[in-house]
Amino acid sequence: MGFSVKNRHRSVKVLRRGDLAKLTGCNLETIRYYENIGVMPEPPRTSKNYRAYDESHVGRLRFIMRARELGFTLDEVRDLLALVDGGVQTCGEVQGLANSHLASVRAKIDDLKRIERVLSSTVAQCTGDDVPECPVIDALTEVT
Amino acid sequence: MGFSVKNRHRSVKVLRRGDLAKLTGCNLETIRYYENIGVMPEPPRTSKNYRAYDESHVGRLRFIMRARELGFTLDEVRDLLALVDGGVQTCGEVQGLANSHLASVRAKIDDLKRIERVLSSTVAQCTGDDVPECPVIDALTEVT
DNA sequence: CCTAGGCTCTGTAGTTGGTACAGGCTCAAT
DNA sequence: ATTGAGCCTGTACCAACTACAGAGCCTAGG
Repeated sequence: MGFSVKNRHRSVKVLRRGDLAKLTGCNLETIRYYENIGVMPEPPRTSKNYRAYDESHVGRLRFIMRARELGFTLDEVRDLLALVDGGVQTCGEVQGLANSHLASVRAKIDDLKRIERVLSSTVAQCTGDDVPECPVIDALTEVT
Repeated sequence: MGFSVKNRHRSVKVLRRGDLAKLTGCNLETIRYYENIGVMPEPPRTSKNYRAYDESHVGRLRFIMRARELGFTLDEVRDLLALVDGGVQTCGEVQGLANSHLASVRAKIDDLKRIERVLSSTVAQCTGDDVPECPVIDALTEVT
């Protein structure tokens, strides 16, 4: 994985895009996408125009992927990264972002639970028979 | 709202797209979109090429909107409508669709709950102070 | 009668978060 | 020398809408 490039006196391990993808489990194309939208930095290029990543990029991509797993939007990820990169990030600022995201996660859960309640109570009334009368259709057709 | 068109011997109330939008609360453009993707039927046109809806379209659009509110995808809506339109729909068939949708709603709830747990327990460790150490950032940066 | 504004029509582009090609280079191994 | 893998770019596609431009039509007010 990766290849070495002579850099004056030492040999530096360089990661190509495919290496980064394998190391992180991220889709190959997604890496380029993240670069395009500015959440991954533009890496240096080799003489043949290949992206040359290093360990710092692995860390950055893992950060992004973890935040995405926690449901942060890419906009929110950008905000988090800006705080981290700014070097002036405070726990309070990050807490603010995380809390507002938490609120939206909770709102989504509530929405889905409401849907689940309606749907499960309606389906529970189904006979499941080969008859055309169906409580689910009735609920959707209802003239309220 | 609407306008009348002389139709041989009686006058028929015709709804324009804007009327349908107001009656159902659906966005104007969404109606055209639903027509394009085939969940709303192509309505008859007036001589001036305006869409001419009637009460049946109001019912159809409300059905779609209710199904969407219950989180059915438009593909699932299409299936439901095909069953209803087919006239041979049985309660069992509809129940099948609703149940599989219910399963995916429950899966989404579980996902979000997991996210909520991780996020809230992490945020709970924040001091909220003006210090750079932050449990949220640590969790995202963690070298596992 | 004329004009302004409001409605409608069409096609097309933007949104979010990616994914997947096509067509062309480069590189290592056979 | 050639094959295959990997990389490069731009672009198109997915859901489910939303929005806008540019044109046509219709009605009410002056």
